[in-house]
Amino acid sequence: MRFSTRAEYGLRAMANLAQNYPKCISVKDISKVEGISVKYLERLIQELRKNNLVKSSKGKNGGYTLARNPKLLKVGKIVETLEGTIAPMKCNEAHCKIGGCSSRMVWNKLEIQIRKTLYGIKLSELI
Amino acid sequence: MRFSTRAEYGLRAMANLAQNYPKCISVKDISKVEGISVKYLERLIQELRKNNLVKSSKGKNGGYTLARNPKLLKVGKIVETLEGTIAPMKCNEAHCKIGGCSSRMVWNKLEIQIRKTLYGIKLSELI
DNA sequence: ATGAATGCATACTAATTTAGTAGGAGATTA
DNA sequence: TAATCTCCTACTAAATTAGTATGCATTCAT
Repeated sequence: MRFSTRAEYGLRAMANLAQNYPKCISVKDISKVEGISVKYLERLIQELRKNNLVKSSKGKNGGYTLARNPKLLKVGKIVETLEGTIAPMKCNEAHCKIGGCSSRMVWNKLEIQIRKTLYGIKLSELI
Repeated sequence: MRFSTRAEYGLRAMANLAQNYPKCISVKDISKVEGISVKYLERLIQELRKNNLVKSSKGKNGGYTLARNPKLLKVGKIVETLEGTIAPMKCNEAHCKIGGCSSRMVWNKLEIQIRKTLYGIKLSELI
């Protein structure tokens, strides 16, 4: 397996918010529907907020909503935010840097394809 | 990051064998050139052998060589052998099975693209 | 005002996976 | 027969991922 549950949980949460857009939904509600630990999901959504993918409203009856229309949000951006990077391999050895790395071309090609695929899917397509 | 060093080391080792094809090369020699722990690489190559990607010859002056011409070996097969699977996400929760998984489509699309990309590269292209 | 519900922040722990080590039996060649 | 390999299994260390715990700050409804 390659991507962790961070991307999976995050995508599901975002799809949930997309369905309710532009209504405000609490983490508690999302975690109940999606079957994800509240506290864990809370942290993931924080990261999405800090990257301006969702907006929050505090206090009672507070919660989250998408920062913009789900048609304008790309799955690639969500995955990249939660996983940190989208590159399939971190080639940072000296060996690679000096060009002696035969596998580099593979990971480069692959990263381009992964980006193209994930950024080609809108969040709105998940509902 | 998504793929582990297993795929990386394995690919580099295979590229090395491709360069020397059809000569027999020892693990020790490969690990020296590629800067990989002998014992770790040994185990990776064992997996490649059990999947008929390389052939071994035992004893002194023994070593490994590709099971067939590098033009006939696909990078995808090597990666899949070492990483166990090429799927970007393991969706085995009940949640997903009953079709309630909004993210499933993403991982399906992505897996298809990854396969297409990696199986579209021949080992011979790495040298 | 006050209490309940919610976001926000940080630190800690548990579980899993990845990477690497150790030791040795068996095969082959010079 | 000694050196050099593959082959096999078990163990350990390091890193990452997943999840928990605790509590403050903010907001709404009453």
